[in-house]
Amino acid sequence: MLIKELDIPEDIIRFYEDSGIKELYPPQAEAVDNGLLEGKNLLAAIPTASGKTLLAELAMLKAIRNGGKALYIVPLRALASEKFDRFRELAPFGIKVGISTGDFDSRDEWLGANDIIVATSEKTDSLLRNGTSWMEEITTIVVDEVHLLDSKNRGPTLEVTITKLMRLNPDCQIIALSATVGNAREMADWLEASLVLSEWRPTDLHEGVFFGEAINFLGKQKKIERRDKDNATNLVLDTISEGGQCLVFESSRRNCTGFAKTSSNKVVKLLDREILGKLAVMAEEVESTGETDTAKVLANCIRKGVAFHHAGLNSSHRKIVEDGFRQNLIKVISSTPTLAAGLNLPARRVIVRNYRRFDANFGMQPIPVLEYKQMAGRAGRPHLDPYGESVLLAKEYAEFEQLLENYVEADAEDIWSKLGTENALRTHVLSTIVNGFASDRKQMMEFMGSTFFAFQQDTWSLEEVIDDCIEYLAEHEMVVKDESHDPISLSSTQLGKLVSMLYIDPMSGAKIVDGLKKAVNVNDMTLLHLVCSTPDMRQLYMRSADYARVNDFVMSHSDDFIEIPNEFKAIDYEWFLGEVKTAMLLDEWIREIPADDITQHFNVGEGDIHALADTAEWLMHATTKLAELLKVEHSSHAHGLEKRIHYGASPELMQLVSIRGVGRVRARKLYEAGFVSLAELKKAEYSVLSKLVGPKVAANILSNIGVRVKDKVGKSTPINSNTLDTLLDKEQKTFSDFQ
DNA sequence: TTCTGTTGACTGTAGACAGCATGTC
DNA sequence: CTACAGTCAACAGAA
Repeated sequence: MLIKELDIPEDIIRFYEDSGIKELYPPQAEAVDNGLLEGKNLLAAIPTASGKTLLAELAMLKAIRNGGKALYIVPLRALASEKFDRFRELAPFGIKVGISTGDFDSRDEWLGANDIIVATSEKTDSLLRNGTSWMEEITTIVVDEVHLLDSKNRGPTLEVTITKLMRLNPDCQIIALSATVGNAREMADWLEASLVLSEWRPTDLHEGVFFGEAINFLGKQKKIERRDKDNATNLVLDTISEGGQCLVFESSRRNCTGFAKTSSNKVVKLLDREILGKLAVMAEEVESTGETDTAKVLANCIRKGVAFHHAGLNSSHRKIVEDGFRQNLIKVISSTPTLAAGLNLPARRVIVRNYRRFDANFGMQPIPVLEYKQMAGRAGRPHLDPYGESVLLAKEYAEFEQLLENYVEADAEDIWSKLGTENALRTHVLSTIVNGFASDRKQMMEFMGSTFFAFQQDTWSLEEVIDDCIEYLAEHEMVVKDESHDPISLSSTQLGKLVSMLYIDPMSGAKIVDGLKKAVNVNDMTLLHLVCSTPDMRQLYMRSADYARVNDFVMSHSDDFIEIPNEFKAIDYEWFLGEVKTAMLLDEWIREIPADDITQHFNVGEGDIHALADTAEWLMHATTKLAELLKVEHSSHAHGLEKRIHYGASPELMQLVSIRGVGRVRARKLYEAGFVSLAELKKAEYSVLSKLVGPKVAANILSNIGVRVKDKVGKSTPINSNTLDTLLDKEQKTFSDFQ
């Protein structure tokens, strides 16, 4: 099917043809045949890179031309900005695009004034909770990666959000995009959508298992030269010799860095001088952004053409690794599942070095087929690689046969709704009441009766769980139920409304409220621990070496905690210690302990510190608001901590740190040099600042606090005025980007 | 003596969404 | 409460 045959406006056809797209891929054509452009609901269960985005685009453009508005829901922030950037290329058609995620709102006067809005599923839910008016104007909803419905943590939110949207806009077109899964038909039926099911890919994918010196594909073998005792390394070397890149998936961070280290010593021998030179530059960049051990190790690996990638890396390191791989300078990334979904980073060959992963409940477990298929699907860069290969490794013949059968030849599992537990439902039962989707028990059951869970499984068990949730919410004064009515009427309290809007688990809300009421003498640690004790906070794991240290801390700070569980209740106490350990990390963070030290004290990466601080800041914000509502005195204390967690700094730096371009480290330098406030800083000489933080940063800081830099520069140390101009230009640009 | 391989005890285990108001090193 | 892989030290046997 050709683009020009489609029932879409001329200019749009020309746009695609100009960008080299003349013909639709088979699954796309099938979608069109199924009424994609006539507003019909559609579920496309097709591989990544088989043109899902274009499919969604066509439908959105068509709808917008007819006066519609589209919402594009994604599971990850990174994906949201990727799509946002892509859709902004549609600007020539007068299409306005907005983005809304937890850490990034586009500065459009009103998000709803856009034609396409990209948002994460949680953000969408949050927008719904806050009664965003334009939600009712949405005519086309695209749900990317719907198979995430199966995820224990985040599936329920996606499910309820879709249900709410369908309820709100019954005539709305829904386009759901999914990986190939077992029960795609069932999901399509729930969505009242037609189904496009296909394994078609623009680049061939060969899946195989390595055993006995060769990759065994279905029906053929490929011998791999043995240059090292490690098979995965041999596979990597083979790929590079053939001019490809490799993605290696590992089960733990340690293995990740371990493989990068050992394999890099072999890889380096295959690289020429030119590449090594560029890699060295990249390595230096890594080292300049931190003196942590991981930075050094990563830099050393990158010098040899290999990198590792996991959530412990800080964001700049992650970006360097991703970009370096895209530029084909880094030949191998050894990664945890961070790269399995999400980011678009394909490679010639994917090696699944470890198909088992640790689960706290069941020990080492083989990963689901769906997950394997997602990793394998990363193999083969469209239009760049002749084909893609994915390889599992077997140690024995029995294992080899098993892997072939259970992964290569297997079909992905069915998707099962995870909505049916109290933990998953609590927050959604509350928001359903707050938002008026249900004002009595019967309506609640009706609403929940239209979820995928109810579609898929018996509803009687669901009703029981919902009643438990209502009971919990009533007990904690978030919901009032009036049993004199039939059906029992449900309404929300001020507390319930606030908890719903803050987007925290009602259990977190209850814990914080309870803690605030009980707390007697409150200091930083008290509130930090309170926040760390909520289910929304991911606590640190206690390692054997931690017990003594954390326990000592508890003993010497026993007055700081609102409640200390009995030491003989081993499980409770163990949990408590984990919470305290987490609070201790945050405490070091806000006391300006260098990030390098924190990573060592707690055996975490820089990325973990930021992730924890991010969550803590959000929960501390909730604490501030809850304290305000309760009219207890700790609200301003919590507010202060919220800011300190944001910047990771002491109270006396708050003024300096609010200046753009000044973080915890620079603020401390300025403070120690006597510039303790904004007023002091305004009086500062450029030359002095320049010595302190470097010429560029100094100029940047001065311009950011409204001091005319050029005057000051003119008088003191001459600085290349070109540098300064470009600097200021750049500043202007980044600023207007967000206007 | 030095190198290499085996055994057994011990240890540690992936990721990432949300509020609010603007910008780390 | 589960189970595995990687690491390290101690030691035996080969070179």
